[in-house]
Amino acid sequence: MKVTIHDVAARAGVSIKTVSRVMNNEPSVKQATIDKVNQAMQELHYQPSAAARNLASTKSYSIGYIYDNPNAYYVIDMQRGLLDACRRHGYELLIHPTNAKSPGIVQEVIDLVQHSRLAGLVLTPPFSEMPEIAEALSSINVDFVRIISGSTPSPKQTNCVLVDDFTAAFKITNHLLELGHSQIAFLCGDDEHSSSGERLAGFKAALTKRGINANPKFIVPGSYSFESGVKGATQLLALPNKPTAIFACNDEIAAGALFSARLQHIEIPQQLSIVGFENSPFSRQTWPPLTTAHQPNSTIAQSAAELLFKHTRPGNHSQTEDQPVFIPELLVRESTAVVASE
Amino acid sequence: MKVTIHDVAARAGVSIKTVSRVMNNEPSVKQATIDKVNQAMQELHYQPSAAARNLASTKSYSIGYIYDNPNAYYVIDMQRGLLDACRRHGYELLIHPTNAKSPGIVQEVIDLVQHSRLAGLVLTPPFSEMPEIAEALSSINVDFVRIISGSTPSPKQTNCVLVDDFTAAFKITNHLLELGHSQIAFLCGDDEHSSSGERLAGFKAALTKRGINANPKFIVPGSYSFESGVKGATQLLALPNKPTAIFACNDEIAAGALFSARLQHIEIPQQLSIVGFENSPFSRQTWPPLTTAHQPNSTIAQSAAELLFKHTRPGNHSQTEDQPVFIPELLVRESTAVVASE
DNA sequence: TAACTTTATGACAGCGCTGGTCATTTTGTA
DNA sequence: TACAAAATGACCAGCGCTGTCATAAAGTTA
Repeated sequence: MKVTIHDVAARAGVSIKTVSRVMNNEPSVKQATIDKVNQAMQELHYQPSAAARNLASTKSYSIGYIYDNPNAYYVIDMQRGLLDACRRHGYELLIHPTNAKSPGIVQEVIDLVQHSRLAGLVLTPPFSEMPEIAEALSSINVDFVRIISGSTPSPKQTNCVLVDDFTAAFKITNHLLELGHSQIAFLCGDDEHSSSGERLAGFKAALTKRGINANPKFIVPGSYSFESGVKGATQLLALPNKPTAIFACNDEIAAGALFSARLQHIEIPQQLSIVGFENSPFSRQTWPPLTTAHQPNSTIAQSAAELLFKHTRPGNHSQTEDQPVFIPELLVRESTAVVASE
Repeated sequence: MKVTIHDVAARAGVSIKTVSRVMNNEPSVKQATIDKVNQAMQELHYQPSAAARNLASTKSYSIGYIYDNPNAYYVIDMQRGLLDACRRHGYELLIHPTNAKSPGIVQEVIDLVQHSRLAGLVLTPPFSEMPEIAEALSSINVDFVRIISGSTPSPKQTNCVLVDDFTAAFKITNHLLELGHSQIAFLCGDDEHSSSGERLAGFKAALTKRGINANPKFIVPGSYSFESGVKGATQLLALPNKPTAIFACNDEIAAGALFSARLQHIEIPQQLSIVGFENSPFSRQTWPPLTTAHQPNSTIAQSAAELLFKHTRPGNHSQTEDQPVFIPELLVRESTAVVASE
């Protein structure tokens, strides 16, 4: 019923020791043998027992994902990606929702790692942007991978997966520019999230490239929430010279903006184009559906986990700076249109 | 650094087996010995190794949560509740997102349980409403707890946590009735989800009690989505004699209804009252915020986990039918008001 | 108080795997 | 063909705990 290392060994016609060698990428195993073993593992649906491995080995076979993100869709997507990667590599995933702002958070993370003997940690915002967490983890010698907003791999930070918000925002803005818009406003997300800053920078860069000066009144601070979108848009639409397009820093803000516009009987997209960011379910639950940037969160998470395994695994110290960069893709739906000729 | 059962045994002056007995509440241990051991455990900050226990024991110290629910907020809330309960009882939680409609789903669940040696499973809709899953689990003798919609504990189903949608819907409808509404429409969720049926039944019961016949045209089939709400409300508001209030089967539908109403320049709540169900973040991300029923998902999840532990743990076979029932509570916000006098 | 039952405790094997040490076989190379 | 190097296996201990069974302590009865 339950398939163990012995079953695999028997099936592949090798000793359990060799199966173990294959599983752990140990040197001195012929490729042919590796293949045989892998095939046997597949045929038997073998999954090594994490319990036994954790117990027997000095290494650990579980990774942790700590999060504190109000966006449930994001978290679920991340989990799914991590889970997939873990399954493939025979790791366990420990999820740990917590409060990033709690005073004892650093100690809490350390306790978690030590008590659960974690091989490593995957960090998303806000944790990935908290230097004290990174320091604490480094000091106790625990591997971790951070998913952060950024465009250029930095050689000293090899443990990052980058999401290129800058370039994505640049592209979105270009989409708007190509539709003839020049009066484009930007609704910011939370200051603390670097993603908001990156997106704003991409936005500005696109404008600048076309020789357009960003109107300071068109850049509205805010936070990643529906309410913020309502407020920001209301403010913008009260301006004597309104923008013809609004770039909202995420879909929730965009939904809020959409809402505000409709309240004022402004037709979307005929009189005003609105774009979001993230391709969250929100962006489909508005009318019209939002043009947005698709962030492949599940894939990003997988990539982060793989990176972590690579660090953790003894064999694979390939020293090459593999720092994946993901660029969210423009997804044109019905909330954007050619600028209205006045 | 790491304290094991041997350290505790040495400290308490007993054998490791006795320590094990104390940990597992096994009978035949003198109270004096129990105290000694407990004290030693405390002094040493002893934490048993889940890995070793899982490996050595026929019982397991992990439970699983399988889900396939498009509502990420629901899933996250559930996870949090389960996690809390697990932490308190020294269990691990294994999360397993999957596709309920996949043809091999039963086998997949069985594989999961057998391979990960789970002590039990927590099932939420749709899994909790799939008889084939329950049968398969029973046949391989695995404990599980189902969270289902229902109001009356049934003596033959001891492994259920009930969410009393009927009563909650009854109360919501009463709220509307007390505001003077009599022309109330109902937007259904998916047929397959029993929650939709239960809520509709509660709705009808409340009307009947007031001597009101539910207008068949006011009961609109649909699904748990924004789009469905838009469609249903649009249809209702085109009727010659419109309803003065709409009971949407969940917040998403309600948000859709709200949206549709606003498109038609109908003032909420002055001209039309709308209620949702669930108290999801959606209900706060509309304007006006929705009157809804609050479902304490985290608490429900905890309760389900506790029930599972009770079943699993050898000592506690209290045979009493402890079948928790949760009644979502009415949460009045700004989307409902006294019926307009015509 | 002996004989016996019940209760409390310990000795020991083993869960599935890793890590080490050697011995042995297979392969590649001079 | 001889020899070094690479590939594999056999075997053992042990990770921290539980299950089984044997044994010791305590309680009961006549």
